[in-house]
Amino acid sequence: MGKYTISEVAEKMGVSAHTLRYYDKEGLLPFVEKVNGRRVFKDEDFAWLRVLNCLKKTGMPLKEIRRYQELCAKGDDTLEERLQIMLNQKAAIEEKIELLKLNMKELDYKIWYYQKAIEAGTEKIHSEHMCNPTLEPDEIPDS
Amino acid sequence: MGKYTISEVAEKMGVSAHTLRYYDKEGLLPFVEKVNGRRVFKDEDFAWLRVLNCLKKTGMPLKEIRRYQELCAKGDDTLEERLQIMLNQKAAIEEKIELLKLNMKELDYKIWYYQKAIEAGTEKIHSEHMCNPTLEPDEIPDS
DNA sequence: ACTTGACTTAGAGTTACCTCTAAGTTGTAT
DNA sequence: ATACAACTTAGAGGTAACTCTAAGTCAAGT
Repeated sequence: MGKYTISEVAEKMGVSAHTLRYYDKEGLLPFVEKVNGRRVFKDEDFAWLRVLNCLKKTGMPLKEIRRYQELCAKGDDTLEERLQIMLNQKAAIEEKIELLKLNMKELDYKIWYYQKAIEAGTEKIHSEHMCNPTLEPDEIPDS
Repeated sequence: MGKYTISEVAEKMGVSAHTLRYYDKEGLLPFVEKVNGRRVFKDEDFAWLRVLNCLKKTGMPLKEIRRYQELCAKGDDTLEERLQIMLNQKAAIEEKIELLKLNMKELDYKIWYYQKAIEAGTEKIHSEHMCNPTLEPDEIPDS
């Protein structure tokens, strides 16, 4: 069973050692042992680090992650509560994805808008009175 | 052509008036006129507010949104640059969605894990030596 | 023995994005 | 005329999540 220093873990998880110490201070890594004052990470700790990463990446605040960690530590009595947290998080992700897809549409419109404008050499092509391509610049009404 | 106070706009856009003033201070709303020192929003301002919202919702920092706004103000010379910003943002969103979907899988596993554990009444069902369902509690090796 | 480099701590600083406060002004309703 | 709500400003305060600093400890290599 391997042992790892903080910076080995940091590299593996793609965060800084500073950040891991910060997580530890915030109570997110209560299982980490210390030898001569130094943190020693074990193979089985990576499972939790992966969960931590997953919750963080999906936007859960560190405080809630800590609360989840505390529930895990309490054992079987908290199974339902933990399931609920995961179900909520899944719902939150689904909502996020929907929102991103919706905003993507707006972006796609903008991309089309700029592509057309670049073709025409000017953004004015999109203003109301320019929609008629037969209209020459000097024929465009002032307002 | 309608005119709107800051709090009308705030409600319509789902942000606080405080926040709109902050955006103005940060240079994100350079077009807003003032009458007697008070901001007056016009119908056409909502188009930009929608774009602002879209970029913000998809994670663009306010500074970059401001930069984009400045490019818009400069006119046709910046069309290519603005197209590029939109293309980059689209790519960023796509990456975000992929990442969320990936993390969703981890979450789905956890949901399954807790559902099984709740069925069994204990999380121990998932530990290695419990994978054999014919094994009775008193037959489980100690370590 | 000494240097090197990774580790430790408490705590200060940073960035992004608000969020609020205080003191004052203005427009509208009664 | 007066009250009242909504607006204004500059600037302070807040929160999340780092990020860094200073001063020190420890273990391994030469």
